[in-house]
Amino acid sequence: MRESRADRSRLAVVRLLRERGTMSRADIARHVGLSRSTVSGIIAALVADDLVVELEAKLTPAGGGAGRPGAAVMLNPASGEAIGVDFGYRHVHVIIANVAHAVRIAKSVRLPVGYDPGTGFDVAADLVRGAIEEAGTDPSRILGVGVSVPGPFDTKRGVPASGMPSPWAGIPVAVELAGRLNLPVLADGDTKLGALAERRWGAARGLDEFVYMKLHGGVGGAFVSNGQLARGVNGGAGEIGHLVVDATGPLCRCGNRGCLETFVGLSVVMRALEPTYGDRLTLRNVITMAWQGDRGCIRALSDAGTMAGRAVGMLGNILNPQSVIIGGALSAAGELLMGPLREAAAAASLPLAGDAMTIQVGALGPQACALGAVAMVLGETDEKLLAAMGT
Amino acid sequence: MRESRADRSRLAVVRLLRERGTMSRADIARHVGLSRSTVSGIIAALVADDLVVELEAKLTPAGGGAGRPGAAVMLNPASGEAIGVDFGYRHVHVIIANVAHAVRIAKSVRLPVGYDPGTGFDVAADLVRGAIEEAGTDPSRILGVGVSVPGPFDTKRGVPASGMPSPWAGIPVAVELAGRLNLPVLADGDTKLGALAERRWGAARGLDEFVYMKLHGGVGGAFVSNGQLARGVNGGAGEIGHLVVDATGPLCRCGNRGCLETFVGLSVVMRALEPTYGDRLTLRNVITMAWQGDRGCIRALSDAGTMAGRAVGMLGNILNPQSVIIGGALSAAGELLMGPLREAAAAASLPLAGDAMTIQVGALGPQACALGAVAMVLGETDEKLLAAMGT
DNA sequence: CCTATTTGTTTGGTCCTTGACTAATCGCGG
DNA sequence: CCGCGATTAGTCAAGGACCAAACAAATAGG
Repeated sequence: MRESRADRSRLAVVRLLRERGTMSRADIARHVGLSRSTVSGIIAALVADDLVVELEAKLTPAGGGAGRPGAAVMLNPASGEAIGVDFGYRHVHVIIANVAHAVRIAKSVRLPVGYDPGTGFDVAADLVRGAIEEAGTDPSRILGVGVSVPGPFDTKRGVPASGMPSPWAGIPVAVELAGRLNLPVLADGDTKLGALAERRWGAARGLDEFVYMKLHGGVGGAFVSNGQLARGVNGGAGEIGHLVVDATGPLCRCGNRGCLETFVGLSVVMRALEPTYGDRLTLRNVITMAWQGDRGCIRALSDAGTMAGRAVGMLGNILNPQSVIIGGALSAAGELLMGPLREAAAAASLPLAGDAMTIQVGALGPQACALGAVAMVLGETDEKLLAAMGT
Repeated sequence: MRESRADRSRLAVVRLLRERGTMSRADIARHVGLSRSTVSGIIAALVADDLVVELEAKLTPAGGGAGRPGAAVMLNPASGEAIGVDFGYRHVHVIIANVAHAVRIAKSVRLPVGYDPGTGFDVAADLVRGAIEEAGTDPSRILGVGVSVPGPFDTKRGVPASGMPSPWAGIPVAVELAGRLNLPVLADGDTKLGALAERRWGAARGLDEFVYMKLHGGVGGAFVSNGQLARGVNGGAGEIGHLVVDATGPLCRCGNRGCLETFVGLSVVMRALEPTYGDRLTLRNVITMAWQGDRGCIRALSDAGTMAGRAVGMLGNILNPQSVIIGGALSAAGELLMGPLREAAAAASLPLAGDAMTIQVGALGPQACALGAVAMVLGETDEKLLAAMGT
């Protein structure tokens, strides 16, 4: 079971195929730095073990113009599946996807705001079991379960970070769920996973320099630099909710004034509208009313966008990303939010950074974090696929 | 001249030896992922070509306690040298160091503030020629010249970034100097190189998550995440001078209010003291007077520290680094600056980030950027060393 | 002194590359 | 339309790079 050079090569090929879908052998060779002949041999072995399938389709050669077309190969979708669980603001989302990154099942259950993690685990476990049954998946083919937890995540200790009041702080999420499901479980923060998902499936596909900003209950974020997700020393990298956008602004639960989170985020927007619109308001209502021309709702969303935009501008100056992706529930407001956001960001960023940066809504909507959890599992379990080889 | 597998392996070994100085063969094997036997063979070849020397010294084995001690090997210092040029606020610094990262010559010439880049190139070229002569170095053994340019650097186009008024903007620095010296020249921004130097020689040695902040004429910075220097898409990553620390603050040349640069930096500090102390003041004077108890000078430094500290706190929240290194001329003020800086940073950062972060003065002083330029050259020219092999 | 541990070297065999060859397509001119 | 060169994909054989395993050398700790 010691990993030989051949094992590492196979692993590199599998990983590449998972990340990029279908490729030709020559393409793979270029990307992993092996020769075409070696890759041919590896692919032949993987095909023999049903881990890889060769498609009818032909791929245009690399030179663009002339040349023999390559035969498309991809991971056999039947060789494994991964489950993503997203503990959201007031939902639990569950997704099953195969190694080809195709979503097979997506389920969701609504919970009361501020629900207890314990009940969350129970609900999630039921949901996962139901989804497995519905998908008809053999449990032995499930590579693992990924969990998305709201708020920052202490990567070193493997639990949601404490220090900020949160019902999740310090709870060993992976252990709890693994116990209920008897499956391997991985966990990480929602924003990191959202960024991962947007990079693999969504608006940041293939980007090596981008920022993901989640405008949800609170405000969080993550960023990819040099093609790698930044975690920082504690997993706190990218947590931008407490960037100060107005030093004279309202007090924040963190003890400072004018944090981004005191201006943006679902709870702030709703609370601003409550006096005039009552407390039966939902975000969906606010957005439709805004589109119908309601000045108050328009203003609430545009104010949030402006403040978020200032933060985006600052982040742009610091990180100089190619793109900023806005996710989370608030991003459903579309241009009502994004217009002011873009404007404020342009004003707050230097030309060097601002001109190079596009700002757009995430492409995955509410599924982002669950998809990211799946991507995390798939990213960590390529070895498992290979372990089943060479019987 | 195509790079074979063997070439790549040799390169990996040389690179590792350069970055880490002296190591045992077993150590090298662990770090580059080759077997001990292969490394032995590579080292033997390198020794035969005088690129590597074996020392008398023995290194304690990895396990700590028992075991045969390893034989220390290192790059042959005589196998190559690199030159670093730092175009500073009002100096040009030149350094020559060998592949073992040992500084052999350091020279410096003072120029008027805001000097013209053209004269800067002329002065630097003379200085470099003088240093080469003084060192008695055979020009064929010079691997290259690294240049540190003030302000952000557009990595993609290879010139100092425009957009901000600066005499350096858009000037093809490397080409200019290469023409005058007839040597290969590389260039990058001062802050990136300062960070590189502190990582290799200074206060951030070996750290994979840290921020470098240069408090000099203006304010700049850089950061390393996941062990890699962040550049962003245009090379603007880390440029923190225009982080907004007080939205109601004074107008900045960038068009915003309250940028860090309007509060911190040599010119701001000096201008604040000018009305009472006259315009003959130097930073050195201010610092000595402050140490002697002069309230005005103390306050000017502490104000700068406080504002810088707020920015450090915000950066800490966003990047969650292990360490923040303060460089640049102002850092010579020591605790007069750092005390208030640390205090403000602690207040502005979340516990998750703040508790994990140490803040300290850079260890390299005014040589930092020139050393970084040397490190850049050495980091890019390992291939050249090997090219001379196998005659 | 003896055991446990780690380094550096040797050796047979595995993995991978190089270089050649065939296969498949494009673009061109006829 | 066809044939032809140019270009790229995939495969095969020969040789080189690398590894695993075993061994000798050198130390620490009993």
